[in-house]
Amino acid sequence: MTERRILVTSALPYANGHIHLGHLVEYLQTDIWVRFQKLRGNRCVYVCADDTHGTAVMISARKEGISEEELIGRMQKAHVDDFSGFDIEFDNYGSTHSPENRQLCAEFWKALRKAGLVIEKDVTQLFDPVAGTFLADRFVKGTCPFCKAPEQYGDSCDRCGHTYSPTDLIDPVSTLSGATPEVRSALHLFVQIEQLRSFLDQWTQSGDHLQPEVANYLKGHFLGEPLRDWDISRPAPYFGFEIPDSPGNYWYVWFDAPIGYMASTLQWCKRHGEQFDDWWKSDKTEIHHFIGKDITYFHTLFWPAMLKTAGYSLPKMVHIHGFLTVNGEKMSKSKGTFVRASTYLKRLDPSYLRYYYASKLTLRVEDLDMNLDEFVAKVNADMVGNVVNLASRTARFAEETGLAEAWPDDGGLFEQAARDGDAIADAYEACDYNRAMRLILAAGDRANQFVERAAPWNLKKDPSKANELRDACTIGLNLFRQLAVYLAPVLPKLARQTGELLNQPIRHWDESKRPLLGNPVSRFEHMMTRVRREQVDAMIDDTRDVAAPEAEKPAAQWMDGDEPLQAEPLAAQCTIDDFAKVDLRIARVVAAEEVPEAKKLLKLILSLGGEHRRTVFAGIKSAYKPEELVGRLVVCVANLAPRQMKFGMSEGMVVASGPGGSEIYLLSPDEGAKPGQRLH
RNA sequence: GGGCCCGUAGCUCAGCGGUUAGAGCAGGGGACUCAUAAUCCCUUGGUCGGAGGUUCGAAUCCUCCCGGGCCUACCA
Repeated sequence: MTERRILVTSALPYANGHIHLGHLVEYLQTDIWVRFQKLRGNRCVYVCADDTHGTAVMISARKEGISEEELIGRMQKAHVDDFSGFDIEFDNYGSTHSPENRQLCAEFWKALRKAGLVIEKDVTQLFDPVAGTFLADRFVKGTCPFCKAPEQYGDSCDRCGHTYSPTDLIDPVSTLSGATPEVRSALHLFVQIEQLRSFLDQWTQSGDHLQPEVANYLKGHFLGEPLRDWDISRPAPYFGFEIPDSPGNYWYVWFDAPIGYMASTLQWCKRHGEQFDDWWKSDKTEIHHFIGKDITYFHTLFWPAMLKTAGYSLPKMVHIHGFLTVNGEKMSKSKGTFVRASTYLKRLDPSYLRYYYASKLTLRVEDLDMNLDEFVAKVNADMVGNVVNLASRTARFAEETGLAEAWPDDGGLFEQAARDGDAIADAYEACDYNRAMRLILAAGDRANQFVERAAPWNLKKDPSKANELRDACTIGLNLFRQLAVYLAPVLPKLARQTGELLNQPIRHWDESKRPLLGNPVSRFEHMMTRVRREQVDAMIDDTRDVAAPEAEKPAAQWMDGDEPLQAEPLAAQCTIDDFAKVDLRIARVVAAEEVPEAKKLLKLILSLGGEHRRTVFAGIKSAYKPEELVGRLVVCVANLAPRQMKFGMSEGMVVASGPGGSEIYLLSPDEGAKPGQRLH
């Protein structure tokens, strides 16, 4: 096989937060692929970096009263420690805040200008006069101009779903300072990627650069209409690189982040005396990006457009994975499932997670569920019970004699497993690790059956069967070693231990093809201990503690976290008169029915007492069934302007709390309240 | 409303046009006792979401429907 030259990247983790189990899906998926390529004898370089720029980092640094550089330096160290704790091995780990990145950004910029893709437009945005900065949509909150729901972000209302501009918000407030923002306009620079549409059509829809569902997604969503101009500048103050020919403006973080892949490569080249262009401007190099589905659009439209314009190689493949869920739900801080990498490492062996993720990863873009019971069961059954047990039950019978000099008759077992290697390699290559693991475990089953039949523990009892005993162990240990080779990308530690056990390091995939003969066998030591459910529970408990540090003493006994408040900071102060404008009334639900065509809505008939009825459409379908509502009391905003909806006129709203989905909680009055009573 | 993905044994999934539909885990019975309560053998369990169609033949292809998820959308 001719040696391939492969450059691999994982998405750059943002410097504003710690690595958690969700991130690790990607870094482990990538690391396994890279280790596989290296084991196959390919030239493979794995680069990554911290993504450091943007408003969020700037704000965090301000809050802590330190410089951005200090903040990102500290975080980079934490990231690097977390990665190495999980045996994730980069050839270079850089930062987007590096001279190399600045230099490459300038080069890309020049190319975009030269290609006539850059235009200028005025953008009107809200500006925080106290913080002295323009406000991204999510840094502004206010009342929805359509439904009057308070506390809505600047881009859309999560109550009525309307989208709008932050400047349309009623009584907007900056979440940074609490100040009332001003409307200001500033010049922004845009890239007209529509000019590259024929190229993007062709690149995304042919050549197998993307998983089919991703190509379809792009075709249906973005490529189905004119591509919008991409706003790639931000006015000062902004933590990033100032645009050389546009003083006071900075490149938007998503401009310099992917270029960070190249900057990291450049650093690696400098250290190893390599030519940068051999990696980014050569047909002989395959570039593979691994990313999560949330950033598909940057990597499959903007990034190829930028590379094309600047004359660099396009990715051979963008591998996209789904998100991590835990026990079937989104990771949650309050449930303790938002586990940081460092918290995991305090309680559990990284090998467990490496294997577990590998066993769950397919080439699809679907979410990966980490079921904690399954995690324990799978690791114990597959790794300890099946694979490692093979060595454990044969090695100690071979310590004295070592391996036989000639390969005994094994009924074709070794040969079969050697042939399986091709299918396993294909599965790794395609990122179908689930398939690879199943094939490996099937080989493990066959090997265990062999040991069972050969029964070295019986042969041991009869001195005249010493040769048979040695042959049986030679076969058993070689079958085990094949598994260790196949698992080496996933479990580098196991490969290392196997090398020590049999006094022959595992360096190449093809070592699975030839049995090891005549080697001494070292004293057997446990290679992987069983996971206990208590360890997992302890990790979850640790996470809860981190997420909800003890608040004030009086409140501590209730264990309430402050996530909801964090998620939705307090609104600007208002007066009693402001409050009085809103007429809240007790109402009884006298009828409730589904609106079949609506995804979120239930149609409610509310009674305010007597003949006073209101029809209200409430976005609570995901949390309540009509029948459980009829008869109960709710709180209704009674003087809300009626609103024409697709399904009819809505004459008020019922109040509820919660983030949405199944977590919506209607308010009820205490016993004795009567419909029509006003809330004061 | 539009797009995409998924719906196969209690659970997690494989099979994606061709012998009586498979694996692991869980359940039941037995064996072994070398091994980290590991291993091995036997076994229970499925109208392959539903209905049509194409075909000599469909879990596998097509259409429609139902259910779940994700994305998208000015349906308080």
